[in-house]
Amino acid sequence: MADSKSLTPRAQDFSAWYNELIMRAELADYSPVRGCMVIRPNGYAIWEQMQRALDDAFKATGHQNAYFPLFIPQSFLSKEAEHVEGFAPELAVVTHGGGKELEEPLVVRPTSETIIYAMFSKWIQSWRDLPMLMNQWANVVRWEMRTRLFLRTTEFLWQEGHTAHATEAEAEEETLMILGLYRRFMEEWMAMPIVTGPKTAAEKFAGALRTYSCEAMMQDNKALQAGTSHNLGQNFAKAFDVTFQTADGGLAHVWNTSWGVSTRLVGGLIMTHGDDNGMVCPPRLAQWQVVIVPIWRKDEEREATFAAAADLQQQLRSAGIRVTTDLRDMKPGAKYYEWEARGAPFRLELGPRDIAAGTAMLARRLGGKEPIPMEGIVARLQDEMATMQQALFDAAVARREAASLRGPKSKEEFIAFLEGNGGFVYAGWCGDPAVEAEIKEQTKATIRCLPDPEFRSPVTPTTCIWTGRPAVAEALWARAY
RNA sequence: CGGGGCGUAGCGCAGUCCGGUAGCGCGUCCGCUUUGGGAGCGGAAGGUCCCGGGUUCGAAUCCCGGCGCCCCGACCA
Repeated sequence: MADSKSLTPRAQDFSAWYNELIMRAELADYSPVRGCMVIRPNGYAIWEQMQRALDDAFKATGHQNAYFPLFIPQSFLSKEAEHVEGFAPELAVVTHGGGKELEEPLVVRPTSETIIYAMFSKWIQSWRDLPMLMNQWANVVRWEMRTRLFLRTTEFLWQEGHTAHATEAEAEEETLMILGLYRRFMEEWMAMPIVTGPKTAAEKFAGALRTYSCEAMMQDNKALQAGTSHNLGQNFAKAFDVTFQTADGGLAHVWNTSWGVSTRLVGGLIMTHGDDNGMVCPPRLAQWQVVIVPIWRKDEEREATFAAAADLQQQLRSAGIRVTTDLRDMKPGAKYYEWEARGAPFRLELGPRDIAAGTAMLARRLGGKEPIPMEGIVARLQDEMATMQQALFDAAVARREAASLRGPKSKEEFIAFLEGNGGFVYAGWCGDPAVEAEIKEQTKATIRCLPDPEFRSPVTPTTCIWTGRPAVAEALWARAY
């Protein structure tokens, strides 16, 4: 750290800034177990807000929560060839239990397709049982070689949705519906703009027919895969014999989907909005949207300001604003710095002068401080929150567009852009996986997705940026987390 | 698994070259004074110097052997 009071500036060392911010805001801490993290109350509160919003959205679209076991028989993983190949290197395997070696090792779930579809095969008999729409909130384990707080840890928290449908079209519709749901959540709650679209074969989920992803750009111009939605086709249905009797008396395999977002989103939130003073949390996800800081000099003032603060808190709380009052015996300035580092959107300072004037001093996390009248303060704060939520989103979109290159004229320009400050490059691709691999090898950039129509460039590229051959799609290239 | 760095108080470090029984800053606790942007003074607590062995009258320091962590590369939400 530059000194004990300020964070390393983003421009100087983005990675150090990120780690220091997490420690300063007390979002998480390193655990005694390599590669694992402890999510501290301040960080977990953000995850809980995310969970609530997403869970409501899943329920509103007909999904139910369930819980499947942490341990999966090792043989289950092997049933889908591509799936096992994709996950084998990062599995944690339990070989002993109760002091004895197990007859069959148990895998600690890296994801739950296998055990869930094994159960689906019991529960689904008829077309009347479809669609089956389920979600679970769980922890998963993937033995990563290199980890980073929130972004990649050996154990992480997520939700995984799993559905079964009668037709391929219904499965595709579900996959895309969830992609849209994720997009709305990321834009409207996280104020984090994303680009959606299908992954290439090389980047898709092991075992999926197609993977669609949400790609966000962080402040260091690197891409973050923020969520994925998979159309699994009938791959798992065939491996786990998930069949149903059709309306016309036939027998068919179901069509599955799976989709997930994880605690990685907290990392995305930090790297989208955080500044050199610390965390910046969008009001809709903030644990405390407003923090009241009472100010006093003498004991009499102390009592008066505490009473006024209690009244104010009650008023805001009953209006549905998440508010807390910082009564600790510290210098007010110290409290300001602390709440700013934690990302609290708004602070209301309340002292004798304010009380006498019938005002409170409003300080915005994004900057600016002014007295506002107590009269109508609820409406004023709600308005301020909406403004901030929108301002964060607009700023993130502007930052992303400023760091995006559409239609590079040449391979050289393409490479130079990626090797400079980086960002998103939109360019034509011939569809050859070998070219994709070669570009990754040379530039460390991967195809994040083939952007959906609304994210594509006004001028459609006709040739591949690398080979000059006819382009099959416009691809979004970037270096990624 | 390769390359580099590091293990000393809760955190950050000095002390190691040249052996003499452990210190600084921040934080923590108590008291008084303070409190509108990171308070001041006084007092106090807190250490298997990563582990094991060896050399020595004596080891944080020297020797041998382990272990762990961080950073950079190969896998990934």
